[in-house]
Amino acid sequence: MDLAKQYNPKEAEEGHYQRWEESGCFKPETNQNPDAGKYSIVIPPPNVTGSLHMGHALQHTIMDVLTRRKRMLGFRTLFVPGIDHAGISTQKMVTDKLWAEEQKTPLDIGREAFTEKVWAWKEKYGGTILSQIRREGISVDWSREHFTMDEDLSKAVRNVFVTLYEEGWIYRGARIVNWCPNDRTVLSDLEVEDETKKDGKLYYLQYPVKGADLKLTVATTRPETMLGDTAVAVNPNDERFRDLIGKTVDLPLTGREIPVIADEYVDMEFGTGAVKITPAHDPNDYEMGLRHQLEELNVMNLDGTMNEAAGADFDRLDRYEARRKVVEKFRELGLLEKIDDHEMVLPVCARCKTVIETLVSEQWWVKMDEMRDLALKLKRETDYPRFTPHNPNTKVYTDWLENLRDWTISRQLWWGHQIPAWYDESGEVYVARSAEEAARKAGTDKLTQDPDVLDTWFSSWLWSFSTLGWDGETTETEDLRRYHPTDVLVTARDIIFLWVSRMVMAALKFVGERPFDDVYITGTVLAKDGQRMSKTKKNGVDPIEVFDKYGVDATRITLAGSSTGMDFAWRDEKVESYRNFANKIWNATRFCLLNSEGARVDPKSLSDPESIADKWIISRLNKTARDVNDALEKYAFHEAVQLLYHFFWDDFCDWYIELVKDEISDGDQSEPQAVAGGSDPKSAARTRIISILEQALRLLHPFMPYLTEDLWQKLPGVSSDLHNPAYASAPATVMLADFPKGEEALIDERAESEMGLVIELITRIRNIRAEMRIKASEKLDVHVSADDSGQRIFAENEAQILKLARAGRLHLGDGLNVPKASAKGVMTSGAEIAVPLEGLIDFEMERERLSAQINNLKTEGDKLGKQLSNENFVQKAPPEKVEAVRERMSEIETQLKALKENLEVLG
RNA sequence: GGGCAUAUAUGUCAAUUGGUAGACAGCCUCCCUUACAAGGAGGAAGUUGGAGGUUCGAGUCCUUCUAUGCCCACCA
Repeated sequence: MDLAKQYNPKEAEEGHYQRWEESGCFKPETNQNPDAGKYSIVIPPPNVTGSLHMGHALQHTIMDVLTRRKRMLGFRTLFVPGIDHAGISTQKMVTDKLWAEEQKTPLDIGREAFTEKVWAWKEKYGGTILSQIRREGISVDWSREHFTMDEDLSKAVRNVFVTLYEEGWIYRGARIVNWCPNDRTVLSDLEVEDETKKDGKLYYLQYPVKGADLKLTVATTRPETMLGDTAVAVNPNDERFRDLIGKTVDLPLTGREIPVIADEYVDMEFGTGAVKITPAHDPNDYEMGLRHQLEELNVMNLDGTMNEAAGADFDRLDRYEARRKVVEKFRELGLLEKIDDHEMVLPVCARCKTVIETLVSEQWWVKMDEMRDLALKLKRETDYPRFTPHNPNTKVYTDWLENLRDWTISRQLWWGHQIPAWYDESGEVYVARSAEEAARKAGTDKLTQDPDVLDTWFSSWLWSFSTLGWDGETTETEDLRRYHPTDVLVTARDIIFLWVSRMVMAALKFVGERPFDDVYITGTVLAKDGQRMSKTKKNGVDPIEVFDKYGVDATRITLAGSSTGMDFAWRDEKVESYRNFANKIWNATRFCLLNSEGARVDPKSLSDPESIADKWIISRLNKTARDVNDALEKYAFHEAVQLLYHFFWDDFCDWYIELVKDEISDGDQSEPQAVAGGSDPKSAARTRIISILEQALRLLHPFMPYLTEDLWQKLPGVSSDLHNPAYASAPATVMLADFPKGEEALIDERAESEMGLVIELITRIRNIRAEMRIKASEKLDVHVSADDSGQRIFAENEAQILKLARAGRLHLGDGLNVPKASAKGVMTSGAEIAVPLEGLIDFEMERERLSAQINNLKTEGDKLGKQLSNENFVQKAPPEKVEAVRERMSEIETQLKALKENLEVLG
């Protein structure tokens, strides 16, 4: 089999995803073991309007790594995909499109026609993100794909609504709310963001005091709201205004008179110490209005213009127009005291960034008390959910729950789950699961359904169980029983409140169990400049472009390797280096395949090592496997990636392949005999290396699914025999191969330390060669003085040492007998190396080399010497630490002694 | 205004319960050695943001300062 010299990601990705999907590998049913443990994850449903960004790619990679590993370990694994209908975003997108194409508004075409258009849009474009997700290679079960507006999920939503209503947790009421004049809907507190406005103004307006030649000055950032003022408040402890409390002021421009009231809330230090009170348009004023029974005078329309209550001069004027006009009129009346610059923070709509208004409006609410208490109790008693990283997420979650307020769930939109509430002609409300049920309850079918829809999160908070078949009527399904609670939720920090905490509450309330065991919160992928990626800054990195340039596998392992829970800046160089890693894997496989005649993958060959090198690489393999598993169990993705990278590149490629190259290469000596079973030494060695490679591919597979599958399929002798027993009957694929756990019996510390000596010797000789500027073609004579065991080890590996150090001869003994013109080195063990360099040596260079080494060792020795001469250290530190320092100290002394002698010989 | 996080080699980031600071990229030297130049061999580079403290020992724990970032909050 011929492999190209270079790895080509596109070709390596070709076809595999389709094959996996078609052969059913993504479905849990592919697991034939009735006693298998389960592992399940539900994907955080991306918005149907969305397109893939790096945050998705990161989360999806993490989830897929976890899922693929567990699947290979033999768990019955379910990874559920789906998308969210994203009420506001989607409605806006279709509204814009409607205007662009037909110059019509939703109102022009009506609710039914509009929602039809949204569905049509969804069918056409909603698949964009799904196809992008496929490209990522994630092993989700597409046969269980869900959409939050699917009929069964909608049914779940209606049932939850009705249940909460009947239990008294859902109510309808007029309260102060956040209103987006652009989207023309109410927003929950979590959908409002802050935006700092540096050029804000603080206007000082004067209100004449009734029956006195006095003016009371109030400061405001929103002068237009004065049209809705129903009081002025001062602090009761404020001496300046004591006499005014209880008096009234003339509210300019309106002809109304409003009282001066006293309230502790007023900050005496800010502004003038007197505050205009607009209960209908400010949350604090609203509260104060309730305390003092003030009238709530609504002066605004829902589109951000003033209404007739604002007075004829202002009716239908845009709010900012009205602001200018109010200020102008105050100026004309001589009642405008001054305008100060005032940096301020404005609340804006999280979606469209329009400055929101607060106004009093009739909405549906959920009282969260019971569910919050359920969640908090679980947190207190069992520290659930367990967040990774623990800090600060745990505290953020708990603090938020403790201060939880009622949730506004109605939205003035057409796209979403219409609220299952109907009104009769007298305005009486009937909450029901269907129009028929409402009619029965009302005793009439002359009912009108509430036009509003529910907050998008009112469907996504059911996601962990609604996707498994729970719809409120059917509350027990095979999938629920098997896969709920899910194992881990992987998501970004910004939806801990919006989604994570609400999922906990919903699952506890409706299913009576946790929605997931662990929560892994990923860091944020920042742009190259360390800033947040954003469309306006145009500093975003498109995952699809990265896939195209470097391949999906390189991108995935880059993301996993960067995932420590901290935020991290995106660097193309990083992917590039993992692309190079992919190329390394490709070429290592290419090498093995070029020398694979007579060999076939056989895991049993790994329990049958021949040489120290074999024992060593098998030990390294098993240790790596063990540590990778440990790392992934604790969500230490970067650690797992580092382990695999170094095992594959350093241990396997740089050392093992080089060590056994001659043994397995086609050469003049022993041709592999074409006997079955590969019993001749060459075939055995080939079988061994290809089997080690095969194990490595399995370990890498969760991170680099395409490349590993592509190469695995090319190995001789792969079949479903290599699968985890749970998948014995499935078509051969590395994704069902048994994931190596690392066998303790094959971890051989002695082989590792012996091989360590060989590696050190080779490295020292190479070092001498490089520093003495000896040409690569120059064969060296190497003399080594070592103890008996050292001599034995070096003798056993003589061929490899000669080859890798490019030496002609290796002289082993217990002493050195070499000419003065030699370059020398001392190993950690004290073994000495000498390379005679008659005619090649530069004595000055050699002196410098030895002196540098002496200096380094001296510095370290001085440090340790100090430590050892410290009574306190020797007495108080753990004995093994003291012993370790002593050992190192004696190594240093031995080496120093030898190096100094060598230096003296040079004169 | 509160709360939290981060500051480590030129850059991006690691460092298990305190125990001689690591990786990748970049940089320097040499090498197109038939798996791979997207490579190989060797090398240089850090008072771990500043200042104190605890300890035999501090990147790691405590105090404080500085810088940056995130979250929460009603300051008109």
